[in-house]
Amino acid sequence: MRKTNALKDIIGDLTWRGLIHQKTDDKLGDWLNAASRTVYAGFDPTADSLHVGHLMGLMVLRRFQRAGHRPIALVGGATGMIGDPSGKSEERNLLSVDELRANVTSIELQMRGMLDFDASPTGGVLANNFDWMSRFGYLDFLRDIGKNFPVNVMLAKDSVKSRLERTDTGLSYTEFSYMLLQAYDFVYLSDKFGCELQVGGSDQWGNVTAGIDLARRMRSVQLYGLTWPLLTKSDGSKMGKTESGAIWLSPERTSPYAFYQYWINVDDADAGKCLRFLTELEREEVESLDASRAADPGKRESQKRLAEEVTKLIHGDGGLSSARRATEIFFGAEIGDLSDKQLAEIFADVPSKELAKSQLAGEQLSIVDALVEAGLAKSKGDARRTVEQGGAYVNNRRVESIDRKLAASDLASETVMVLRSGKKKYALLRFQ
RNA sequence: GGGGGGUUUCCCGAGCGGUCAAAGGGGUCAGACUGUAAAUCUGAUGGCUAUGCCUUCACAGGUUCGAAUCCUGUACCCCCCA
Repeated sequence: MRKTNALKDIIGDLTWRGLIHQKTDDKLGDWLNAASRTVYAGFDPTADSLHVGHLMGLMVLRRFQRAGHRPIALVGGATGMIGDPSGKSEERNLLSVDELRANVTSIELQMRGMLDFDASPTGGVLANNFDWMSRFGYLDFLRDIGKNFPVNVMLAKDSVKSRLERTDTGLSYTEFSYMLLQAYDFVYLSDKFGCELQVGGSDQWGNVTAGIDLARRMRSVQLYGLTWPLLTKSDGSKMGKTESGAIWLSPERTSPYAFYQYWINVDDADAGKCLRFLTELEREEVESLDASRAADPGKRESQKRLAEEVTKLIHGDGGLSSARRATEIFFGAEIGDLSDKQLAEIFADVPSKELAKSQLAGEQLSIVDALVEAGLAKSKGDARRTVEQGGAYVNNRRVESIDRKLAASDLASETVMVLRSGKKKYALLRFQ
């Protein structure tokens, strides 16, 4: 246990932020303030990128690190093969070993952006439980680990109980065993790194306490646990999901612009929580934003600050500035005098369609056909309606007539034209 | 086994043999307002080579100048009596 004089009151910080859902010990604050501790959180590698749902865990680890503790980010290469039944309504599809390996590699890369994994006393550790679990024989596991798990206790866990109550899906033996793996992870990390605290979302409580019980039985050591509340929206749905899917941390899956926009559009009712949970703003600033939001919600200072902070953290200054530039263009005036490259960057998420350059000659390409080609209208009738109702735009300038023809002079850059239907539905036409 | 009811455009649901691409609501899309919000208001909502033409009212046939509407058969659903 290292002594550091730079310890900050992490529990106090988490408390005012509302990040403490349950803790195993009321004295956790004193314990953490007494010495630098090692703390771990687990992440399931179900995809090749982390998403907003993982942000909570990463931020909590980051807060611990900044408060003078050592974080371990555990990537569940082994547990990911099984699937955690907690908080899931049905049996999960199993991923292949290759998929998992690839996922773990790219996830680790993303984590490096948020935590320091240097050699300092508080330098984080990246662990993959596949490294130790894959070498465990089934018989050994049953004798050493399984022996310590009373089934009646396991059955009483909420995660298991809720699944057993459902007659339609049930719970496989495989998923039932998940808890044992995660419990052993904690014991292993305690042995190897002196890790004494596991943190996780509130749905992880059962798994966390399972690890604590196991450590007590196997090693007679006292470990601790802490959970944070799940990040949900005021309407009860999950934060970080849109109609088109999850918001990812990788710029390939969710562009910095789309990422930034997601936070800009957060509901007033959710903004305070997001600021507390997902940014490192000081209490004073968060509270002054609360006040601003109450007094003048139209200014949306909270959302702007939130989007700024989170985008900068994930995509860096460069990502933030390109997101801002794209925002200006998307909601700004006429588009023109740009290069293909600039347009490609700004409209990274926007679907595009290639057409022959010869179509621009003469007056042959009508706005109606162009909208259909670009996928902004599902039929010509639909396109015609959009134009007639004033909802069609070329390079952000409204199309006034149904007879509008497109020509080379309408190109916004060398080869690209920007079409828009409605307020923010864009599509590009590339003329090759 | 007997009797009755149903199946309509994305969804719910109204449809008198011609005036039905089919009321109304929801949803969706566009516009106004606005905070890139919510609420509200307005318009649109099968397709097209477009004052007309084509496809659509479970499916297949039939009656009729003319059918979503009538008749026959088929499939599926619901209710009642055995």
